[in-house]
Amino acid sequence: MDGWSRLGPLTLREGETAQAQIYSCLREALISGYFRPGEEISLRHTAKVLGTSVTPVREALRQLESDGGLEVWGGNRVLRVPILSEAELTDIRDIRLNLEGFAATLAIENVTASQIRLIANACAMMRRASDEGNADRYLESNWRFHKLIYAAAHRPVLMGVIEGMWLRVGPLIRHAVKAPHHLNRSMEHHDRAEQALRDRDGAALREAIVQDISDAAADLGATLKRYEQGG
Amino acid sequence: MDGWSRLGPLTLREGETAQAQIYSCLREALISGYFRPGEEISLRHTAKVLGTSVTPVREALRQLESDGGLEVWGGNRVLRVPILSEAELTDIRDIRLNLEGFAATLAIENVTASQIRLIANACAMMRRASDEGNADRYLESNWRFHKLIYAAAHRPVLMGVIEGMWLRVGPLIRHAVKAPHHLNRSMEHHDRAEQALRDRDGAALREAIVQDISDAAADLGATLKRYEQGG
DNA sequence: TGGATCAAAGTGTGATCTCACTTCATGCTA
DNA sequence: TAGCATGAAGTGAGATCACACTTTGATCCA
Repeated sequence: MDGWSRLGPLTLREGETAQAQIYSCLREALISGYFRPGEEISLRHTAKVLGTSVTPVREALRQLESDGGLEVWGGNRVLRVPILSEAELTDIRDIRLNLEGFAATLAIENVTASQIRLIANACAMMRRASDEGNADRYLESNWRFHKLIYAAAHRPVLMGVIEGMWLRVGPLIRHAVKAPHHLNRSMEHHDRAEQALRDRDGAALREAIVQDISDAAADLGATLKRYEQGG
Repeated sequence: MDGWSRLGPLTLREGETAQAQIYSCLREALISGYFRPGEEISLRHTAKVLGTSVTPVREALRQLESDGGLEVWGGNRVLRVPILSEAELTDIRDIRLNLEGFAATLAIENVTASQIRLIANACAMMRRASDEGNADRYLESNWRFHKLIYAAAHRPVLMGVIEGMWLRVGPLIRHAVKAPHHLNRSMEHHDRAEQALRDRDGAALREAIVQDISDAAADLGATLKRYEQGG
């Protein structure tokens, strides 16, 4: 199963350009890990699946390339989902540690009770998905959980940069959750984060986020090694 | 004088797409502050000035929009150089404090003697430009000075994110350097940064960078206020 | 003089076409 | 059989065109 099978023809909403819809559609798919690292993305193929011409697809893909969500590959300049190197992975990890930790600190100062409820809901859904072993739902609610916390910081630019980092690691995460005990350890961090939010304890929230990112990065690194050996 | 007068027809280097050259050309122009905040960028006009068709220009501009270097404006969806809000400015400032401070810390661990020489050269050129009141040369060497330091961290992704932040504040900086004593205070920070590099003192380098960013952000905020009042 | 109207010019968007290039599989030759 | 040539299919890049829309400015009327 490749990423395309989850994508249908685009029903173009008016008042929004086709290019923008294609962009956000593919971006979300990448963050959610619908595409494997190394998977090739062809202009004409994408246009056919989405039911548009090649022009808006090109612009959307170019944007994703600019974001680091895609990379040009062989001499044919074909676009593919990047296969991260170990160095890039620690590069991204450290950026995430800085920015998501900072966002967590800001979030504590601004988060409302209703936002905490929404975050708790996402955490509960994540736990259910973890118990059921439903990777799709787990990844989706994991992303929502983190996104809701950072959104409470009210920093649009910061949020954009953080999303950009998730865009890069998204294709790997789907494989990393298969690592032994990944889900259990991850859920511990999430539970502690949720508790820190209730306690309005900024330092504790930051620490939980930092631990979550660090552990996930370790599993991602192991996943990467398997990939390099042709997994 | 608008940004176009500094741009000539593009002499297309082969082996590189027109789109990529237009992108990096305009990106550099934005970082260097050649375009004023609010200045409109038209597809056909840009294509005419650069001597290409509209297609590669569109992709380049779309990429810049994605980076936050341009924004869609009125109902006509025309692109223009963003006019930052005060909130966005502090948003960007705090990201810079986190990431550029972190990059400075990493740089100390890796920087070589020859790199320090290059950085010192940039600093010297900056001082000369400051004395002469040559804004163009000052901005150019300021950007090179910082870029050389961060490059020593050997973190490509981090470098890309930092560049993205400079891209957003670039159009403002040219106006901010006119603030009273901006150049003097800024050069003090740069001198301290250079000394910290020689001493291999990571904490001192980070502190100098942080102070530089904080002071610059204050002047940028004041510049912004003048702008909002129709300066 | 003030306001509405209408046409011209300018804008981005998207589809289509050509071109140069790469890739890959087939078949031929040595 | 091994290696090479060849051609078809697929790739992205860029130019051009038609379209819908907004902006602008001149003109005309009240």
